[in-house]
Amino acid sequence: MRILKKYQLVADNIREYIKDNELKRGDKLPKIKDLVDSFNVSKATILQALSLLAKQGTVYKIQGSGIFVRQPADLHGYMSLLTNRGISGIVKNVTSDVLSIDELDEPPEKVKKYFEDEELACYRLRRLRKTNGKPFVLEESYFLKKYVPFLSKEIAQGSMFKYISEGLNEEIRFSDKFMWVEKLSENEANKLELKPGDPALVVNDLYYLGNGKIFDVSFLTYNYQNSKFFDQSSDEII
Amino acid sequence: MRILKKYQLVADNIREYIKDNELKRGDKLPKIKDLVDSFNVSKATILQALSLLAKQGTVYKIQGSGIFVRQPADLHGYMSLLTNRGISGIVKNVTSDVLSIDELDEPPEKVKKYFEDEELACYRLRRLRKTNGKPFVLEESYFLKKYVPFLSKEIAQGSMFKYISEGLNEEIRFSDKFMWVEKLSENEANKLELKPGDPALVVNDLYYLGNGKIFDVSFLTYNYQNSKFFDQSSDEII
DNA sequence: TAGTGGTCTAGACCACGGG
DNA sequence: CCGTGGTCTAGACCACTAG
Repeated sequence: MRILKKYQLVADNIREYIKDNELKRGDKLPKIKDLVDSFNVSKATILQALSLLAKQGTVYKIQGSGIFVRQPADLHGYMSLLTNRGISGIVKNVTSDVLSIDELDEPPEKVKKYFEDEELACYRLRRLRKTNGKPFVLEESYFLKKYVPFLSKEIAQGSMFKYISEGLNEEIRFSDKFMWVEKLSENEANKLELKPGDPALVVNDLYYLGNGKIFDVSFLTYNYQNSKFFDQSSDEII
Repeated sequence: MRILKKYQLVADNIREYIKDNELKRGDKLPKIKDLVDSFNVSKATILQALSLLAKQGTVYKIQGSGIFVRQPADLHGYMSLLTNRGISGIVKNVTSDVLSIDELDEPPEKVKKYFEDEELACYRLRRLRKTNGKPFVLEESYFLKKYVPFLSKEIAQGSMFKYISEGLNEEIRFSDKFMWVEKLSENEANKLELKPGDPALVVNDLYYLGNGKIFDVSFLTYNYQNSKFFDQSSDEII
């Protein structure tokens, strides 16, 4: 278990404070000076904690006025595009049908171009993920063997993110997402229990490790009937 | 013209440095100590600049190792979900057909629920936006008159974001986005020059001002044939 | 014009990566 | 072990909001 930094502890405590006092969007938090005094830390540490909370969409600050709760609007049923924790943390009762696990000497071009000049041997994992028994995403993932040296059907039935971070002790640091909308092929439609030509959101994810290398390229084809997404932008962005 | 903070200047300079030296993804930047010396600022200022660049997906840091370029992958034709600057800054040759401008005493329920207990009088603006003459998004926007007191066809033909930030001198601070995929209605399909039942990505945007209030609720229906999106997550997110 | 957040400094010490 | 980034402090001064 990693030990938390002071500013992470402060951030957690502020989150608790919001929950305990049932603060809603627009409600005011104590001023920085008070936070400094009550947590017995320096102003910079409080600012770091608040900055973290702002990035996560929890609070916003108005200079000269105060710090306010940025209540996430009603997010029921929406999947966050912000988090890098996979789907399991957001959607309930996720199960996975493992369609295939293949070992490839090198991935197809659409994936290879991202791995650059690495050792290219990889796993290809195809899954159909369901929530409450209803298929909601068809998944095709490529994992570099260099970083994911072992993969089995049993592992793939669970959360790959948990496996990677806990089982392999690799840290997923950030991701690039490319998204577009297309019509389902017959094969895809069958798996998702939809009709060919029905709409689908396709998300092409590139996942980066702590060393800055891409280790996982995935293509997710979502069932349009039970997939909604949200994205909270914070300020200071460009 | 707003004067830039020191850390913003440093961030701009580092961005320049990357460009001038043609640094690619994975290339190393000078170490913090060197940046401190060459910019003649304190370490905290450098960190603030780097943190800004990290949020924007430009660099990433590895403790104990260095600071590296996080080259945005090939983003040609992709629209960022990160920025709050509207579409004009990303897509080229944007023109807008203004379909209608209506003044409403109060917006429909799907919008009203976000405005809460404000003065509800608002403009409803419907536009068809085109790039190089090809329709790519159908837009329905609601602006609270309290913050956007005047709107004309001439204004609506240009960038609403420019009008709001420059003409009205209001600052757009952050946004919530809700996204889903659906089939086009006949009316929508006609406007987008597609067929009824064709796929569409719908984005419901809530835009917040510097005072934390929602002033604009928009529904954007994208033409699936010429709309691709990307989203770069930075680390430290949840 | 008082109050609150924002920027910036100088420096101490910690924690991780890689030879 | 050395070099690098990460955390944290104490305090000065700036900039914006709101009554």
